[in-house]
Amino acid sequence: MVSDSSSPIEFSLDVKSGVPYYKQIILQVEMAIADGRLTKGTKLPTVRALAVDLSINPNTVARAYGEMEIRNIVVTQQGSGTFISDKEISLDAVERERILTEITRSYISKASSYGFTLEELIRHIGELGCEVALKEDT
Amino acid sequence: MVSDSSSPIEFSLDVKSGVPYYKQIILQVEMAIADGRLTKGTKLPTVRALAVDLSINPNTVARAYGEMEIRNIVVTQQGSGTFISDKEISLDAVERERILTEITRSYISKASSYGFTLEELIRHIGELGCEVALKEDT
DNA sequence: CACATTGTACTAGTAGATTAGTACAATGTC
DNA sequence: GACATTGTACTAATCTACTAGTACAATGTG
Repeated sequence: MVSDSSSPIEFSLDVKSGVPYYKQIILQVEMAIADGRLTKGTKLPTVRALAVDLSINPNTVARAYGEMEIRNIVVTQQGSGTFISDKEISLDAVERERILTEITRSYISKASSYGFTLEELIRHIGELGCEVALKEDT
Repeated sequence: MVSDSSSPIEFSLDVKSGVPYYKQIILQVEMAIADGRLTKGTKLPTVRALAVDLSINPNTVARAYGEMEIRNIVVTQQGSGTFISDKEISLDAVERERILTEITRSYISKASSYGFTLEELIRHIGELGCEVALKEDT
């Protein structure tokens, strides 16, 4: 049974970037959600289909999908496929706070090692936030 | 010839943290600078002395010192030792801006993937910033 | 139930990061 | 100049992240 074989979005991999394939997949899904190209309930390509399309191993795609499911970005169901999560991120308040503290502390630590001040950080977040474009990750 | 064997600050390693030893050393120096325990020109423990103190290999300490020298946090001189840098971080304005943009964009990207808002980020930085006590010696 | 389609589990190979072992080079002190 | 003290260079062992190979399990469809 051949359903719609066209992917909801175009995936691509930058081999030379040094960024792991599975992270690149996650990032592209996140960006597509952020700018509206992917909406709630949309079905992602199957593990095998995307693996063939990108010429990588199915497990690598599965890993990307798996991590996104942990973050409640997608929902997976055997036999059906992987879909953009219907519900909003459902982290409870405690877990949410813990994660935010963790990544923020990491950010401040790195920034301070370069000698940046708090004022600079907050100013920059304000400026970059206006772009809303979520481009890179490390 | 035994000079003053007391270290300017106390170093310690968390073996279970998963954070590389050399990074822990760097972080502890950065924190000490941030809260004033280490000041410009202060001599750090010698590579060997700190290695013995922490029961690790001298090269691991050397790597920490080496990375800090690249960031202009410290200055090393063979025969003399390693000292907290006299001069301020000497990144030119352009490079400085580029680095701040890079790490900030990465932070916003990661945070947004968890659904955090800009307001939450800025609020958190304000709160955590007080703990970390960033250096404000502009 | 039969079979295709979907995600998953398990293992192994590869590459890079981290740390240690050992020896060397540069500098300071007398 | 002799010698101790300092950082450094080079190699190897070890560990972990990442990816692939292969086979399996769960679900949907007729």
